[in-house]
Amino acid sequence: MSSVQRNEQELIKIEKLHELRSLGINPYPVSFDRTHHAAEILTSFIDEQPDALSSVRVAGRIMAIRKMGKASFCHIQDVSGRIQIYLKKDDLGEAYDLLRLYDIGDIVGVEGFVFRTRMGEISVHAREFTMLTKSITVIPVGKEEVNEDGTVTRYDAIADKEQRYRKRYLDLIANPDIKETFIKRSQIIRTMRSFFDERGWIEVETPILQPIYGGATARPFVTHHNALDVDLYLRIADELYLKRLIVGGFEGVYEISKNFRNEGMDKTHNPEFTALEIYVAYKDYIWMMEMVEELFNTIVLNACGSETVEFQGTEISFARPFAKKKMFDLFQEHTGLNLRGLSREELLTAAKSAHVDVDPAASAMKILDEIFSVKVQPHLIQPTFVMDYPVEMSPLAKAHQTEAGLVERFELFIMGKEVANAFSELNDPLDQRARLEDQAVIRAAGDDEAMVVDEDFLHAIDVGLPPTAGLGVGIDRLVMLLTNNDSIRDVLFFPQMRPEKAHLEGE
RNA sequence: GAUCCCGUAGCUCAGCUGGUAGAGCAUUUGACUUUUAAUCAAAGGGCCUUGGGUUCGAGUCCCAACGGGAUCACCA
Repeated sequence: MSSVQRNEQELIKIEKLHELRSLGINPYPVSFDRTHHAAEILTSFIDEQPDALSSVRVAGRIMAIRKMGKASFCHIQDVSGRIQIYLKKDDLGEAYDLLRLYDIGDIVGVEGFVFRTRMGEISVHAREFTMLTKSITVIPVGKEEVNEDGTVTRYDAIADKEQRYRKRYLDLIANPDIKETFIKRSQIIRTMRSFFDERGWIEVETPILQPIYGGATARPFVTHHNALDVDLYLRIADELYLKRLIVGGFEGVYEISKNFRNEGMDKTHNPEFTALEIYVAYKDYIWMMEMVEELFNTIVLNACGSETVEFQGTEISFARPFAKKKMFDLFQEHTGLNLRGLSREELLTAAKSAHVDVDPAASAMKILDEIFSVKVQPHLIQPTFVMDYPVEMSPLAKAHQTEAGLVERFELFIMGKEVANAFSELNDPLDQRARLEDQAVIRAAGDDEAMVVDEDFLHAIDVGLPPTAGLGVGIDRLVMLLTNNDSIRDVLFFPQMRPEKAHLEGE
């Protein structure tokens, strides 16, 4: 019946499963009443008052078994950590012999009293133990050694990145420390939500399947709707929809959005990723900058418990205020050149003199971008707002109040990476139309990442978008920074992987 | 897309200039009633990623494919 090839160890486990059943034991009962997590017991046990924990019920996965004849020790792992269980034949009688049907990887429930062993480990002395789930596969569990300083050394745990990403459930079992990252990720997002909710801005949901994609420059994923017989795009951003809601009269909306971009994958790019976007009416980018400072400061305090964070050996301070620099001042500072208002040809010359390699056919915008990323970006280690971008780089941002050719836009850089992008939103309908039509020209010239004209969006802007400040934050990159992970794959439970080749049977 | 590295037992890894496949953990059996990377004794477990080639002989050398990693390029 089964087409799965079982190895020797799996066959033995299945045999044990059958034996449990034949003894009238259900290896998959429906529930277990638990009173304590492992960590609760470890922190609340007091040697002078053992009676306070004279009957506890714990549950978890068996991670180690040490049999010593008529007494045994095992470690079980629950969401909070590990705790040792002591099983003694004198106390368990016949049931003790069932232990031979229990293996590393099985999930068990234990009732007993808490005590401290001769070696000093707080443990549960079992009066009962119950199979809650018999595992029939071998899980790659590395042995653990608790060092004197309390750190844990793990031996031979699953290390192959491919397996860790493809079978994250095994990774979580064998390397439980990584749960920290994902718990922090959740705290970061929760902090954002409550920060916005407290200010009366509302969380909304906008389409993931979009007939026209927009709001960013990127290649989309295409899919097809059968009933309508039309192609739809997975969103690359939700910006244009959120602005429509501001047009409609909401004064603060945000969305934590899964976006999809059909581009390369590397340490900082996954085809699907999470972004926050928020739009607040009657505000501008200067106001937004202060809001971002406060938001990030709050997030870091909540998720990390401190205003400073260590990332790959560098201390990052989120103490307010953050540095604020104008883009062209930064060019001046790091290249010695004034690039303001230069033509494409002049920028090419400037790039050459700054020893930045650029494609000779690149647009002025791309040359500036290249010089910036090579000469400036690596210096932006501590949180730094970069302000006032050239208009060509920002087709959805409002023209600067006083600086011709610039827009009211900032990006926040940390550790040389962009983590936030914001502007005073462009709400001049004629200007917006002209800018998107410029994009269409660039697109027609072969740049398939330039924006597509979305007539309905333009119509919404015609109707009237109030003065509005908008912000986008790359959640994954922020989580990387705050959890000291240098690969996006380590902050996603299930990073995109090439599908494994199907087995060749039947061909 | 380019370059380099990797793919051997359930896991972590050895395997030299080609000569019938190794260890630790895990598993099985036995001993052991406070151990903790438990210990001690014995045993079982392999399509060496796949497909070609060179060779009397390939885990090992060559080519290709597949999967992964790293760096670079592209991309916010």
